[in-house]
Amino acid sequence: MDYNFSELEPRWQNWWRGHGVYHVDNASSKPHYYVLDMFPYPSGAGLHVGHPLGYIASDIYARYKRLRGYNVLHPMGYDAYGLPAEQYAIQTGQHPAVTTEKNIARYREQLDKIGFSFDWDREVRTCEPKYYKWTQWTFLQLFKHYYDNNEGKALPISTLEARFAKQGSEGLDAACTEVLDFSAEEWNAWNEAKRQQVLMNYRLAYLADTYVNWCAELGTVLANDEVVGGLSVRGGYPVERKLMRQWSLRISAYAQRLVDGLEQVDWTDSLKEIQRNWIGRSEGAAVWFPLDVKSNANVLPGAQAYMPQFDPQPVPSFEIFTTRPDTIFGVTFMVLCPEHELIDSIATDEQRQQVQDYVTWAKNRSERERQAEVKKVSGVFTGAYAVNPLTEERIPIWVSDYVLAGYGTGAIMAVPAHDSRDFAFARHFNLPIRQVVAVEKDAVSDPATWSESMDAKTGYSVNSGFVSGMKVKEAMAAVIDKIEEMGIGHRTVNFRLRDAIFSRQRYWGEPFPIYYKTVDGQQLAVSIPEECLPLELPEVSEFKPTATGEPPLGHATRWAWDLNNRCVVENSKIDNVSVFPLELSTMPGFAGSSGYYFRYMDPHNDEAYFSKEAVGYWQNVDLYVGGAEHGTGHLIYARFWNKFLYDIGLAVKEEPFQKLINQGMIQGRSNFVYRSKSDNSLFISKGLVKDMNDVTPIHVDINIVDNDVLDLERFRQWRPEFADARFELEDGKYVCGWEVEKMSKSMYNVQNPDDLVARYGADTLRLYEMFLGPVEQAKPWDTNGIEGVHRFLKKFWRLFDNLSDEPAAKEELKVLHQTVKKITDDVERFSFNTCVSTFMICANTLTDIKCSKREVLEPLVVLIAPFAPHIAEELWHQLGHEASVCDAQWPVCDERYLVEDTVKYPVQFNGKMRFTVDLPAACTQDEAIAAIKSMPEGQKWMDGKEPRKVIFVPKKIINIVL
RNA sequence: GCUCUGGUGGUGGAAUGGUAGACACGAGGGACUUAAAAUCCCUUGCCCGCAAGGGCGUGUGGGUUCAAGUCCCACCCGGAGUACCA
Repeated sequence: MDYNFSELEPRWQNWWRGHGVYHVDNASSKPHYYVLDMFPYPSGAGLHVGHPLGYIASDIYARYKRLRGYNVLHPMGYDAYGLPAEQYAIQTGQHPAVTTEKNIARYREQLDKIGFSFDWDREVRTCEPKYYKWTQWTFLQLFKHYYDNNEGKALPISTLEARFAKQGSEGLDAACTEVLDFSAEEWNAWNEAKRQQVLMNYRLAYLADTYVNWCAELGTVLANDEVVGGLSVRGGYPVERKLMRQWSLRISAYAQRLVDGLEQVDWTDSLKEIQRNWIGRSEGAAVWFPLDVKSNANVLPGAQAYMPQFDPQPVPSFEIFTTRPDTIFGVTFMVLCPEHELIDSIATDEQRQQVQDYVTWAKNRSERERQAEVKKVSGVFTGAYAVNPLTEERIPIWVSDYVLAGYGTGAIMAVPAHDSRDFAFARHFNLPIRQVVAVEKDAVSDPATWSESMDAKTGYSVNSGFVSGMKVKEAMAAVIDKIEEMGIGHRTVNFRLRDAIFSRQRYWGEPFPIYYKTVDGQQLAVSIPEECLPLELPEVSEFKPTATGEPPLGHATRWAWDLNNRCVVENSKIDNVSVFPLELSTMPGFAGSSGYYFRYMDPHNDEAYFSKEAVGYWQNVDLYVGGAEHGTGHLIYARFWNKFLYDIGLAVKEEPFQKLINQGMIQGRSNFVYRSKSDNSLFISKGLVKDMNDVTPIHVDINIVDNDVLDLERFRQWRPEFADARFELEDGKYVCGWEVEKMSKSMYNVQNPDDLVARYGADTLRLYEMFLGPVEQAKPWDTNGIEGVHRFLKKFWRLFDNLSDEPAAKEELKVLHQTVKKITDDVERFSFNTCVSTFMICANTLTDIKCSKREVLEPLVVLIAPFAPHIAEELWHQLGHEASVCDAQWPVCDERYLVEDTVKYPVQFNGKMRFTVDLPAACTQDEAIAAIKSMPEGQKWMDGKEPRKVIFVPKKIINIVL
């Protein structure tokens, strides 16, 4: 009987479905294992062969773990909210829900054909109310908590209120937008509006005026990881900085824990590094620089607030952050960012106009312009001076946009000799440069002769007062000690990680469970009761922003909260007494995807996000498979989300994803035809093209090319303009050129898995995707090799033709057990490509020795089941089993069968391999040397000499040094 | 620029300090067949040689080692991330 994959694959898929083979229970006496694939966004284009790569790898591992006796959770669902469906809605009027539903159906159809072991009973979709109820719920918890730095965790806002009523802000160390200082009396005297405003300063989900990445084309703000090089990741539209009132998540409160947590997880170093860079922890010092009062007479009165510590003799001053406190003796100017609040008050009359012009110019510059012109130095002198607190020198204060408002304090001490940016600035404006660090204590040179600054954190301090002669590290510590002693600064840590902007001016996302109440002339954000969740997304007439520039939810006519009836009502009922307007923004894409792995544990729970029992059993994700492109987005947000849920007692593990494997990107392999430039209908086969300048390479659909040979007929039919194509052939064939490029429609190199499943079957596709190379490595997709894998399956199938129940010979069992050992080892280290090779070697050997013994073949069926589940299930049943092969037992390698009587030793002379010799396994070094000496080849290479040294590694190698 | 990766036949890749190129694809030759498909067998890193045999070979140059694709140092090239983060 032939291997009829197109018949047996759908048959077993149905059987699995009918028998609930992939249904997973939370209660089990078995050990648990959670395998997760990154949440897919169901795009309209469907799956191409790159998408299932990770799913196949995780499926193999999940099935393997199951065979080893684990209860394996392996779910799948959809990150269904997102921009593409909404953009499509704006263009066509088609409701995003409809598009999304259609795309999901297509995805599911494609996934089903590949034979994954997903438990579809646990499917979640972020756009479904029963799912986003818990996204909204988590948002409310964030809204109702603050981060206490002393406790190192999130605490309820009510704790904070109680504290304020009792002792004000005294002794509070909490993550906040702005450090506030008030007493209990003040707090108790404030009205509700003021108190709420203060509380907002501490909430983990908070509303604030922040500079955001505004994308006019998309009509929404974007998070930092959604912008690359000043352009939106989705669509590539320009992004500008804009001050807007937005919801943000105080992820920065968790920055240190996000760095620390990386130590506990089993991720690749490169991914951990991406996260560390993104979080950007740097140690240094915060130092207050007093203003030179004499030269800044106009700032005196109001400026005291900048330096409360200087009481009782207030000196106006401003705070800077530096990672190089040791270089403080080399400061020759100060720089403020254009947004700095001090600028207005310190600019002198002579400089005022210039400064204002510069600030205006800088603020209006788009983010893209600014980034594109990084090398271009710009700035202006304020006319004001600061005083170096250690040298009491007068230092000019400049404004420049190379200092960023969002990092540190938006002000720096410039040390041009030891910072490349300060160096460029100093050179451009002719400011002095002073060397304060040298490689050796006396290696001082004139900075005027330098071509670049000396940024290295090594060497010795020079020209630096009391730290001169110290090593850089010592000098850093000494300067900080001094500054702390003087009370003008302190050791501190800064993070690059910014709070995540959480509002999107879009329709297709989770609504915020927030309404706005006007109290004492102020709009206060108030949460709707948790029991009223989910707050469902309303219908709108249009998906575009409103005429007044409000987000699409502004079109909703029924989008107001009725406080008394606890429900959504018509906007016309808004009276600001008991009916209030609801928030018009929606949540971003990462809202729904940050905690989805929890929901899979308990997907139908309406009482809780997930039950204590469920999370107690599954704990966290043991293995997470997905792309490294989520390193700065999803993987940070999810870790933050998880840590917060841990703090409030829901999650039981601090880190959500214990082990993570990045699947490499599958690149496309494009094919080209070469059209003659002199004859527009003539196409020249690749080998006949003499000069590439005479021809135009044209992308040709890889589906009409086989092994780089063009199907001429299908090419003529492909597009009307090629109908009359003529060809110059080599050996009667048209050979195409090829190149590795991104897989994309426009390059006609997209390979869709359905075609391959139809042609070769799902098992072949699964094996081939693995055979291509290491999972984590990027590689081009090339269908050319798929035949070999398909041939292997046919060969494997044929082994069962003359199945025999006779006991297997020792040699046959050896083949089996070698295979068991190698496959087990390789699966454990996720080396699936070598597994496929091992199966091939095994099938080749068994075919050669004509082995068709049940004793050998039956365990092989189990071994291959994770890789090629359909053929395995079929053969398993042919072998007489009634239950699924999924619940078989993983074979165990019996080392007894692997014991060799003789070993083929490679013999090296001076480290060069010359010949091999068969020796008994128990052979000693002396016996081996004697044997070699007795061989003609041995004598030839010994050349009459005695070995000076012999390295004898039992069962490995013999090396004779002459 | 910085950080992380990777560099092995015509191609994808294998080799956890111990015979470099497993396993496949492709290519060439052959068997079976009226023919095709399917299947099977042989050859296939490069150079010298009829052969036996030998030399050279894992981006480049050094080093450690009895032994290096693998470890160390420097450099070159490709890919990814990030980008005025003080």
